[in-house]
Amino acid sequence: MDYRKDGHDILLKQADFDLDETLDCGQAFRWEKISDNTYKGAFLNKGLVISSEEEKGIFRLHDTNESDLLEIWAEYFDLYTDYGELKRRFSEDSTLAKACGYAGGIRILKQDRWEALSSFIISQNNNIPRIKGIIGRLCEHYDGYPSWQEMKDETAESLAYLRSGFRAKYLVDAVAKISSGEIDLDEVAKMDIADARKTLQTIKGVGPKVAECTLLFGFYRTEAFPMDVWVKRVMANWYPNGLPECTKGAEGIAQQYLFHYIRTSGAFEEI
DNA sequence: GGCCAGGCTTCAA
DNA sequence: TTGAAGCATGGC
Repeated sequence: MDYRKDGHDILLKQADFDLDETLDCGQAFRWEKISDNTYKGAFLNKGLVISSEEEKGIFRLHDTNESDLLEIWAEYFDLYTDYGELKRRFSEDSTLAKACGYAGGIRILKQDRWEALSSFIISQNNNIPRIKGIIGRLCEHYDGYPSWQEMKDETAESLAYLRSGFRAKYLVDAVAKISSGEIDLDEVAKMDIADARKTLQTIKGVGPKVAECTLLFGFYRTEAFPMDVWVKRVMANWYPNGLPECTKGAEGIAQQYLFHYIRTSGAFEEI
């Protein structure tokens, strides 16, 4: 970790990190771009404003301190993982080499379990701008992202202001199963991946895709591989025989490069 | 204005 | 086990 204090801020030197590519690539939904090079967001309701400086690879974490950097943000931004090494591994494969070259500053955000689960329940059959709108209304209502405990008394009707459609009843079911103890997210964290998948999918509105996203972004299970419409296109066009060996154990991270590549680079239109 | 969205449930066969 | 309709809402 290469950093220094600068007044109330911390200046961080970090390779393989781009704010747009990481904070606005559909893995988290409440980072707001407040200026050309600055985002405002939160993890577990600890807020952060982060900017990229003129000098490449330098980031300013506003109004924070060393212990929050090391204990919270370095974890959240997955700074203890060497993405350069990961990209070298992935680049044995020619398509992944292009994807990593296209947006090499993507990192996985190690998010809160409940926030990831509930956010991706909301995400289903939905587009990213509207997902952000729904989650924005939820956070505004609760003055921060609500815990499942805070949502215990919610019903589909009481959540109508979210305008989340049929997904509201799924959120209610997730809260019910967790607050009754039927599902314990701490236990899910300890399960092997197959049991974790099966357990999460007992929640109404949680199928394969939402379960994979929850495991990848909420539990940092990097072998989880979410397949949405875009990644299905990736697989159909580039990997009809399955993912290459070089992704083993980190399929979810590879998926994030591929997802961003096919969705925003124009590569899909060329197929 | 119609198509589609980081899908899932339900119900048929 | 697989296939297809239905789902709420709004972005583009």
